[in-house]
Amino acid sequence: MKTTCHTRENMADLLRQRGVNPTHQRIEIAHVLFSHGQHLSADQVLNLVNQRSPETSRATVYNTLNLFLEKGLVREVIVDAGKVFYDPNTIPHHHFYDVVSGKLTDIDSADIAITGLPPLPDGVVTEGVDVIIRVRPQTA
Amino acid sequence: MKTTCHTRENMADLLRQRGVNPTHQRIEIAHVLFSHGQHLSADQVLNLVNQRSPETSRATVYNTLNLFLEKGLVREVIVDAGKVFYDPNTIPHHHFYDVVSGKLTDIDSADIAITGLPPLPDGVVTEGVDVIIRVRPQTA
DNA sequence: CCCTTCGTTAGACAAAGTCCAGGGTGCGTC
DNA sequence: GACGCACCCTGGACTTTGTCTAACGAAGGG
Repeated sequence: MKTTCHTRENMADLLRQRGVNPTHQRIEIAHVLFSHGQHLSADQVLNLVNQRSPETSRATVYNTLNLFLEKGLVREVIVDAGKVFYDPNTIPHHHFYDVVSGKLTDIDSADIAITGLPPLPDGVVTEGVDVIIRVRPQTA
Repeated sequence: MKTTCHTRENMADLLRQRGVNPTHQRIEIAHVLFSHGQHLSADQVLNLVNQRSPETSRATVYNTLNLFLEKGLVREVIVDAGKVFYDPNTIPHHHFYDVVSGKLTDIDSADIAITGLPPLPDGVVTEGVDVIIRVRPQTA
């Protein structure tokens, strides 16, 4: 991810690179995700996309987010029951999750090492490692 | 957890130890959780409890599971959107999660060390660390 | 015996997400 | 230009998971 400027044109290119037909709605959704650079829920994406006039349906938002997921454009971060966030940062990294405020913060995984893991069960391959550190305000 | 035999009497004692009034339904739910010794969803608990005759309501299952959670009798494991499992093993440990079959396997955390973590953000304390290793069958 | 507290229940409700049938739109072919 | 086809979007119905509420019953204390 080298593009610091997330114009709609760049978004279209990005989608094409990943074999996604860059339709108007998909570009808008990608734009919302990447220009915020933050962890958004499907609902937030839906609202943000529809803040500008042209209504995008809920079904399309879900379809598109799943498509992006499949194509490796975004990552899913699951922190709480019924709380899924979509993370435009696809570089492996982990998260702090404030259980009170619901705020999610990235942890760069470059320096992190997990040692002592047992071997994988037979016949499976790793798909990903999620580390979530649940925190809460000290005084609460 | 020393009791290897999860009789209903032991369950009642266990509940009392944690300050939970051991009602019939709560004992049944605890029995299901601990005798299976496995990760169960709320729905599975509901079904298993009602396999025997006396019907227990959905509300009670949810109430009870949340109560157990609060009292530290069980742990919540969140692996997928809308998939919450209740784990009777409250010793800190981590999980393999087979994204295809949905099977959850414990990883003893005794040998595991995570190094290189950045310091916690200001004014927060750790509530827990979840490590989930997502795996999938090799041949898929 | 009344009153209060606690636990349970059924059903209504809410949130998140999926499914489906219908209707564009664009494109290649004739 | 007309047709057929593939793809995409849409609204609405539906499903799943979980919570809320009002009513009821049992236990205990005065």
